Amino acid sequence: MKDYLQEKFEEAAAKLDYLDYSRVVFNIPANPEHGDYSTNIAMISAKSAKKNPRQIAQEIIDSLQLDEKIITKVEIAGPGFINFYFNPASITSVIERVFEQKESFGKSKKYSGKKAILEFVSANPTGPLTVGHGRNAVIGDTLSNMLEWSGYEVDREYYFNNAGRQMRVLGDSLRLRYLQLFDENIVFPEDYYQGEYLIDIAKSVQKKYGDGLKAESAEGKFKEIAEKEIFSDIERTLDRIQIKFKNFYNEQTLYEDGKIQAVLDEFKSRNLSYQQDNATWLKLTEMGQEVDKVIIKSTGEPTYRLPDIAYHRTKFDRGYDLIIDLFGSDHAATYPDVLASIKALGYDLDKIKVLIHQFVTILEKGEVVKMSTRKANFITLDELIDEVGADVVRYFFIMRNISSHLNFDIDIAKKQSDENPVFYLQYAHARICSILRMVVEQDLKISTENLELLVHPAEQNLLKMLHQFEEEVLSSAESFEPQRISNYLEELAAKFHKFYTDCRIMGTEKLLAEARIALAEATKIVLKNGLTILGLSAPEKM
RNA sequence: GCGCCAGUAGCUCAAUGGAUAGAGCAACGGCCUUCUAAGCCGUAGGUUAGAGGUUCGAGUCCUCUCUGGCGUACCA
Repeated sequence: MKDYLQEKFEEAAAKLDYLDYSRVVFNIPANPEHGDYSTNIAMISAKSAKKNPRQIAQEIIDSLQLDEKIITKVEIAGPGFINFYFNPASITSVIERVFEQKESFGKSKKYSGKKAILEFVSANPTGPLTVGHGRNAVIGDTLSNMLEWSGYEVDREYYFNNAGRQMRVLGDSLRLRYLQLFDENIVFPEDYYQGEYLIDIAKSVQKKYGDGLKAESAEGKFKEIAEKEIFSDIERTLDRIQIKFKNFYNEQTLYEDGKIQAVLDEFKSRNLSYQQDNATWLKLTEMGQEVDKVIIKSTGEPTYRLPDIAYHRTKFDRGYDLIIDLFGSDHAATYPDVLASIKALGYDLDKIKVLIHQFVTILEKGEVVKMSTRKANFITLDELIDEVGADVVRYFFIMRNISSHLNFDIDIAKKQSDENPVFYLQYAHARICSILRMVVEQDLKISTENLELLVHPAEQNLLKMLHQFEEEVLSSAESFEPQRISNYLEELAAKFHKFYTDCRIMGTEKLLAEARIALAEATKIVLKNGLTILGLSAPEKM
């Protein structure tokens, strides 16, 4: 529908010099009395054309060569809106397109041939993933799916820091937990990792090595084991919500292959770093930032900033067309330094897009639960999946705008999981499957022969929703807004449920019944495709 | 103090600068002898935190104020 209008306007723009095609936008009026699509281009053009908007609207309409079989009515309304009314019979063509493309319906080739990298989760292996990581994980994976549907080839990447103080403390925490198994009097410092999971790992170490590691240092075996065990736990959790990474990129390799040193050398040769108080500082103030920051501490150990810069540089060097970083607002302060540094090293920042999502606030028994991995008073993503299931977890985390805080009330999630909107979508899919099973029994078939019979308002509204799917997927991907997909699907499901109620199949005249079955089948395909983008299952029975 | 994000119905949230601000939950009232009632229909609920400004037109953009979250390290 929209493509048709765009095509016609492009032709008209060639004839009217003040009509700027790039500014033409169509939207679907909230009020159906204002047509199927409307545009405000006449009002926008009024100033530069120095004409009355309604007069411009009339000139535009006159130069559009519209097919009456497709568009039945065009009107000028209000201050200068142009409203278009589509022929109900022409709208049904979407069903045939859905049947041709099936599970590919909604995919775009707009960005095919382009490569993207999306870095997300990137939690350091110091403990199980928290609910906060869960939001990041689900947003990142869903965005990746959306970009893939837009034509991109997407590499999902997980970066983690495994060299440095934090990991040393982790290794030592495990060492002490291990020693406590032999001597209860060993003191466990308050600022060490308090979580139960380290006690579990300590026990498995004891099982495997007995007391053979009593003299082992924190930096060696213990750090290695802690990292390995915690990581396999993280991967298991991600797997439960259908998330798989292509790469796990670790900080250590940046040291091993000299990338850290290379960046350091380059800062030095470009005169972007200096020594002070026994530390190496980066001249961020010369790169437009507020203050200079330390990249190598007086202890000789780099701060996280340096490997972060070296890591980001690899993303540029690896030749991606689009680089996306996704992280929580607690890291919002770190990326400007990294970007400024990358730019100072001569890279073009146009390719990179940094997305920040706000925090998840956990409410339990009406109280806000403050969480910290160190203090181990967090709710793990695993526990959440146990409580409400993978589909609900995934849906919950993307149904809100990423820049809004997300309130997650554990009690409501448990108690009302049956009323979660995800079931509303899945129920629509299951209902259609049920209809299609019935169709076989009733000796009816799916037919696209008489689609013009679909003129009932409930049928027409559903058809229009199907039309919107492709552009919704594409524009959601382009604006990096996963929640728009869920909003769309809720609306699609609502239109289907209305159709189901108003337009029965059994007991209806055969030709109309078969056209309705075709509409139901097409809706099923679109729902399934949408659920697939969100990483949700599409059950055939509920 | 400074920076980023937010503030919309009782609650959780929608709304590419467009026409009368919409859903779900909660409340109340209807609809199953026919394809899944996890559904549909209806009632009620609003000064879009507040004050200015920009324009044909503002929940949306700009400025200020208030409230909340997150930052503001030689932690990551």
